[in-house]
Amino acid sequence: MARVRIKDVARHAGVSEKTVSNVINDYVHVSDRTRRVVQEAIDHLGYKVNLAGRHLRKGRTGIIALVVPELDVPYFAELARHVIREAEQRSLTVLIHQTGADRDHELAALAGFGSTFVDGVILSPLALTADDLRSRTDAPPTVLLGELLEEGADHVAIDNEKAAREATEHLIGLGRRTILAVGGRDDAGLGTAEARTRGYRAALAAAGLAFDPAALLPVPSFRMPDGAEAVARALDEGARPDALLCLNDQLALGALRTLYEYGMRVPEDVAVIGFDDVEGGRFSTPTLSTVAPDKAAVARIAIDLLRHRMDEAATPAPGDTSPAGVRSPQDLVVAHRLVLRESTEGAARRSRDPQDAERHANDGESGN
Amino acid sequence: MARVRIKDVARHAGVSEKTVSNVINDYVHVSDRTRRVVQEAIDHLGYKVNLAGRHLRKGRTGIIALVVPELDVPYFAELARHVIREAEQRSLTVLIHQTGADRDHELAALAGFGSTFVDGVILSPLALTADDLRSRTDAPPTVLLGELLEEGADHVAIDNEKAAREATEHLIGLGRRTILAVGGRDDAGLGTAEARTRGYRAALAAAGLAFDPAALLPVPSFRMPDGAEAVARALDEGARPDALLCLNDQLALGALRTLYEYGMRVPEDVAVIGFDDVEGGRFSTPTLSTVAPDKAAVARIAIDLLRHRMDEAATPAPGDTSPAGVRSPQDLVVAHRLVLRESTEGAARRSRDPQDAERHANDGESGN
DNA sequence: CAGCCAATGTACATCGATGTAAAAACGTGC
DNA sequence: GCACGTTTTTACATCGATGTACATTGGCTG
Repeated sequence: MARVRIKDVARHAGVSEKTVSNVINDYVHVSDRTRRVVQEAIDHLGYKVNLAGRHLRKGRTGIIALVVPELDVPYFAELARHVIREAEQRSLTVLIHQTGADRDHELAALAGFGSTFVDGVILSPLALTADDLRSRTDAPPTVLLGELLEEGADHVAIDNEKAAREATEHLIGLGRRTILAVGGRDDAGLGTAEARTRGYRAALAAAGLAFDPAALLPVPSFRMPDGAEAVARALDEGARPDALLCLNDQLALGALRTLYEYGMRVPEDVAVIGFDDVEGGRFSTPTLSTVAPDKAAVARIAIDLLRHRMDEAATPAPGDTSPAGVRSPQDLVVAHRLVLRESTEGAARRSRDPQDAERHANDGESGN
Repeated sequence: MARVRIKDVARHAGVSEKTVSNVINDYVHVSDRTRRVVQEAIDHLGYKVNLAGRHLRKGRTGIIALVVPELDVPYFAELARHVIREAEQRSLTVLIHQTGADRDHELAALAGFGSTFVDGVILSPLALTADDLRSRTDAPPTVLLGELLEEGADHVAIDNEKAAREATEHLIGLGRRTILAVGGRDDAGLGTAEARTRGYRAALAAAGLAFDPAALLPVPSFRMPDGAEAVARALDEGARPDALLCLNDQLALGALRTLYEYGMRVPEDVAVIGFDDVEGGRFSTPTLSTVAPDKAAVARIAIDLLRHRMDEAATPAPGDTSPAGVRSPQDLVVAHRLVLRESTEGAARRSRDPQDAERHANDGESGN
């Protein structure tokens, strides 16, 4: 039961502790015979590396933190899956933290959890301010996702403004004229919602459509209930939209439900489009058109950026205090594409896929 | 930039390293004046505890692992949220790991990730066998969720057999007679699916309905696409069910989509019920009846069980080798309840909620 | 076979925090 | 003012793995 240490393995194999360490770490200059003997001792005794010792010595843990507002928001869960996968390929372990959109939690994450056991942080901030970010000191290497708070940190996201503009133009192209932005908000500021709102307004302006501030439906959070409630409230107040630009798929799925309850057909009466391309939108009724970010790319790039910073941090700059060799903050844009499904295209377009068409013909037949 | 150590703080404050340590750890016998001086030095230098050192000395990390098959399965994401919350209240940090239902990954998790940096593991196994579990040696304290693989480990779950039986009885109570079990499988074995299948069969038997092996629709995984495909295949092969017992909500949501595409009305033609009560089922069209486990309770109990084991492990039993004082494996059952929504009850029942009723009347009017 | 280089292996110090044991400081009662 | 019991503080060893610097071995050249 007593824990097996390198010392025990060394004794058992009749070699020094360092040699055991060399075997474990795949050091080149170890003869095959020695390696074999040591390996047998390791297997025999059931030795496992003690991370505490290694960490203390190496100053690295191999653990990075992924910090998201809520794990049960599918977008973040799907993103987490990709991040974990990418990290694993680089022998990094991912510690997931959820902040509940709480500023204190996010600050703690920025500071490396008040201690020193994550080598880096991938943070999807919601409540942080640019000042928070700027005033952080000796924080671990950090990559921001989604919101670009300020220029001081590496950042990965899609071009939210352009994406929102394209989505809105798609709705306009369908002949829609009264388009509500669910989750939209005052477009000053650097957040994702603000950027998407800007794109929405840009598309309206380009099409010569008037912008009505009341068309922005603010929401407390980006989840289904909020989307459902916001749209219900707007309809109750007399709004008669012919399209909804929902700033994420959860809001859109909630909105679909409300439209159904109000007896409004999608997309005939109201076209709906979202952001994120979560799985739920591929199986909803109707299926949901959406802006699909390349999540795998977001994950991959975030990890790469982080690794670069981690390497920088590990190599004490030759000039010491001089910031030479430190790369300036990167701001990378990931591709997105419009995925058009029933909630804007209707059932007709689905005939592209023969199987779907067949099913749908069937559906049309008996679809009350 | 150089890291601040206790030594630096001690020098700055003019005391010994141990005194600084005492201050940090709220040791009682430190004079107020000393404490103040040390605290000032800490603040001044921006000292942060180095977990590596502490971990090495104390042998504990304060980190527990939550190991799930897939994070982007909403049930696990929602569960993770609760676990993280509960753990936080006990000053534990949660490391989430996803196994992709891969046996090797699950084994690695059981072994504490081949190293020693998690104090405990909460594992939701899918691919492990009882043998795997039995043969583990010096693994960290472990609590199993969902599947009871064998008696050797602590375990938390709902009474899956009973829950499935109740859900099936509900369907039978609606007058349904041809009930397919989506995700159902041969009911030998200890897995969740097996237990639910047993409950399904028990309910059929109790109602005097014949069991048709073809009514079990196996699925490769418990996700929406699998539910959609399994049901489509069954329908294509001529099955004409009047109800579906889906072994989780994801399968059910996928099934809803297929039924829609085949023009079958829910619940008029086919009633559908799932398990898990995920958010998506509260906003689907129709909304989804489901077996709702008390997820918060699962999380709370799992953490409590784990903490107990961790404490046991920390206190070297007085008798040393004797297993005295070690609690026998716990097998706890968490409450569940049937949540009935449109997919079995139809719209009528929803009239309990006036607002919903109104909306639905409206809906009936123009619902194509 | 001396001499040299490269390959291999070892002893020891070190990373940072904390437990142990004991010394120093302090206070109290006589 | 002294002995004694607390409280407060300190020096030092220790947790486990690994980097450094050096010792040893073996092979090969001339």
